[in-house]
Amino acid sequence: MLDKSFTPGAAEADLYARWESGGAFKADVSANGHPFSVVIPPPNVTGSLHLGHALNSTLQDILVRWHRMAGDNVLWQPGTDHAGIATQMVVERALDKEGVSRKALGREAFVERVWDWKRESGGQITQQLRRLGASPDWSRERFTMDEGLSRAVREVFVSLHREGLIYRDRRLVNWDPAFRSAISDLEVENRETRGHMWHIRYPVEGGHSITIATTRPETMLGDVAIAVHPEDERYTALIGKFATVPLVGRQIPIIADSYCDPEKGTGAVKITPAHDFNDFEVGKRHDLPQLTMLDETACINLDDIGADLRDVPGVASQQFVESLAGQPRDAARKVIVAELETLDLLEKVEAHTLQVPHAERGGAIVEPRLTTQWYCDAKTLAGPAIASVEDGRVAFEPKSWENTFFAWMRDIQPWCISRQLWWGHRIPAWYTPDGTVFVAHDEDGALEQARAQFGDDVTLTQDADVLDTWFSSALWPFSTLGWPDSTAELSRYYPTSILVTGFDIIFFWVARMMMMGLHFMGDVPFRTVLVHGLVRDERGQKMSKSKGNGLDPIDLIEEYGADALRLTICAATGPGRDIKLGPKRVEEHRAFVTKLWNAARFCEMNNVRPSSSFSPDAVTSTLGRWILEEAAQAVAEAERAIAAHRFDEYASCCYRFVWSRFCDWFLEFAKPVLSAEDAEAQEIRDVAAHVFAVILRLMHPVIPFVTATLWESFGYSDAIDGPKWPSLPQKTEVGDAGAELDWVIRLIGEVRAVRSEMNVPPAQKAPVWLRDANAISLARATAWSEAIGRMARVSEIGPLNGAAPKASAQAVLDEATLVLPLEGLIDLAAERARLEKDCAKIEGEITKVERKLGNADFVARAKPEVVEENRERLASFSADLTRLRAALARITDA
RNA sequence: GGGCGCAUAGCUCAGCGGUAGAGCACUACCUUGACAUGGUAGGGGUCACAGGUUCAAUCCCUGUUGCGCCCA
Repeated sequence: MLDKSFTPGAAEADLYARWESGGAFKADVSANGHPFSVVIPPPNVTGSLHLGHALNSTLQDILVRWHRMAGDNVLWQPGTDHAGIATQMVVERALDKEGVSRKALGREAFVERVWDWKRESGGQITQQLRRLGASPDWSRERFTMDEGLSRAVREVFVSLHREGLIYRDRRLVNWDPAFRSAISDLEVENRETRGHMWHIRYPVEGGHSITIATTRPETMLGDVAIAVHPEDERYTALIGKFATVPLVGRQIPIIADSYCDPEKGTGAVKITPAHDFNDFEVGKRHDLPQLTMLDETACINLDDIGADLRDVPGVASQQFVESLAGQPRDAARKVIVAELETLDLLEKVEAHTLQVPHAERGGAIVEPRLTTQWYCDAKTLAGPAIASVEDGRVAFEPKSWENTFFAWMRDIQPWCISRQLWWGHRIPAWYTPDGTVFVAHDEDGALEQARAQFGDDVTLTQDADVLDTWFSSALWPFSTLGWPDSTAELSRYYPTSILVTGFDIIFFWVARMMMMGLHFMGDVPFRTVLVHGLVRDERGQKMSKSKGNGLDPIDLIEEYGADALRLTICAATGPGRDIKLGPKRVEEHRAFVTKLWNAARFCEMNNVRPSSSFSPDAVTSTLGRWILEEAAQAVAEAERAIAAHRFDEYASCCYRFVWSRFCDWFLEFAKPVLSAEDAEAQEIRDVAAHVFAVILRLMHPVIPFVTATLWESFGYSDAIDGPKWPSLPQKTEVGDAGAELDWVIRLIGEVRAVRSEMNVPPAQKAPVWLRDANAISLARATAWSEAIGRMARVSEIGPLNGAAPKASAQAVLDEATLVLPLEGLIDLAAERARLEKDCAKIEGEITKVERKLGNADFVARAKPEVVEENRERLASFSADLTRLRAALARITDA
């Protein structure tokens, strides 16, 4: 016996444990079936589940469970990535608490600590995904630092290096001075910041001066030129002359470069190639030196500039600049500005809003820094990836994301892949003491190369850096399948079927997987990229820790159940649209789970049981055939919706069928039948059991827990998640079942509406007489009189014999007029008003249709079926109006 | 500055060249034998604005306004 209500907590834990241990999610590479494979976008190993993951995973799980039920050979590949910076941060922070520094511990011991941490607390998110009900093949779980995946990384690095697609280069990178590492352009977040524009006067030879405007006065220590626009007449005379850098005393040229914007600031800018990306380019065009004046922690460093410091009275002081050594950039700025002011070289300071680059992780202000790093030739790799989208081998959904992808890919910059961290894949490059580099799979390989060149006593040191985490993630769709070995998994599951992801990682990840997949596998990594939106709070605000509006999916699961959360997400997911989510939403959808539960209880207490001998094709009852037909339509719609990735439509078609058809009408109609013990009752019980099974299977992909619980409780013979998506019953002679039930439903609706509008107390039953009804209607009324009586509070239904009682309410149903004698219960004036309102409404419709049909152009040029449809509507409205007017006349006569 | 998206009932969203929908909220009534996490009925929309195309525009096109996002 089912409990009074569903308690998700206990059911979820128990079911999930059984699913997992029973191997329900396991992929069988040798099994039959069309392959359907999905790799999870690997979450960060330090992460915990947020609603974005919940959305992403729910969508994948719906697809994956549906394909399993459809009999496909499904692999959902789970795992996590090693998140170089984030993980190193977490462990370093823990070490800090112990008072141990990373440096003191040493590299090897530190990495050991990270592994310890990973074993103990990493991958919390994989447990949380289980709470959500996600069904990947956990037995194949991978981690980007696994031996296998690390081998893939080395293989790719060595190959690309050999092909000249990985190389070392000295250029500006985005440098995180807190982590002392290069970071990706994509990990830089430009934040609008209120700052200042300092106008600084630089003396120019011949007693002139030029005033530049800068937002970063401290970088003047590295100035190597002043640039003006070639057509800026204010400065034409100064071009080619030399200016003196205040404080420093360096003589720098005034150059012309169209990069300068005459409208901005003073139109003259200082050029500091080692500290600004634009200046770097200007410097290259004009062959200027690159002077670094900040160290790896963004403190003043004089190594490059110490030698040419000069004293210039009233302008520059060697001693002053030397006093800055070791000062943090912001402190140095204050001192420098103060000094300029003292020297009267600071012309003015304006408030100015600017974009300041911050590290996405950690939040430090990013410093452009001149270093030697490893780069990947993304431009070359991007070509085939772009082509694969152009020719449709990869499809983005919604399609508009292709533009974003193209825009970025066509302007892709060299990808800096080295990171100055300890946690990650160490770069397989070794150096001789003189700096010659050898790239190989391992040290022996490098040594072999080195010996060939330098002789036997050469010593090698491995590159200290590790690779960008995304470098290994880029290999995920094939490294997880065993590459570089040629495995059965690769040939069966690559390319994967679909990648489900948020748009925020199209650049980070999707693009890179495509580049690597095409290069190493010779084929795209996935056929479809399904891009979903962001989860926002109820008011549409982005969820964030700082705003405190974040919701923890685990809390929602505990309060409402995983099914309720999943259903909420599913119902809210239109194509590519952000979804707004709050506890109220989840509560709404829990109501559906409850409704389903209660329908099950009702079936159970009416002896609805699975029957092995039941065949839907043999059903003869109208009610049975009707609900089977409705079920078939619902299944077909749901299938279409899931196949088209219309999760919202999938949910709404389930809702409609379960709630508005099965519960509201089928079960209600079935009530009297079920209490009997005859053959018809048995058929309806069997139909109910069958249709309920269809419902459970139909919705299993989205609400797996409650459906599986009910499935077991009813004792259906095979497994709910077996390869058996509900098949459509053979299109039998539905006959008039649809029309008949439709008529009964409309009749009940009319009677209910009239009674409600006339304020007839529900307890007061009344007869319904059919005026002008044809034989079919009368037969239907007789056949369904019990249900009509119960559901519409009707005491008796039949043809109208003789004249209707004066005090009657009336309504029109097709050819018939329903007459409800309500002596003493209704106010005739109110009934007249009601009928008049109905008339007016129909007259309005008639006017519109008549106007349309009266338009010669319409009749001549509109599609014939549209014209015909309007003629039919006119006829139908006119007939209804005639009957309504007659009804009105009858009660007005008196 | 460049690009993209959105604007439909009080709210959240479907829809779509011909008849505007759902859920929630609201109002009234109902403890009818699965369910008050429920049932029944009802009110509520110049489909942002202005032009254009068309026999016909909420839908297609152009522009405007407002909101959001991405890139520089």
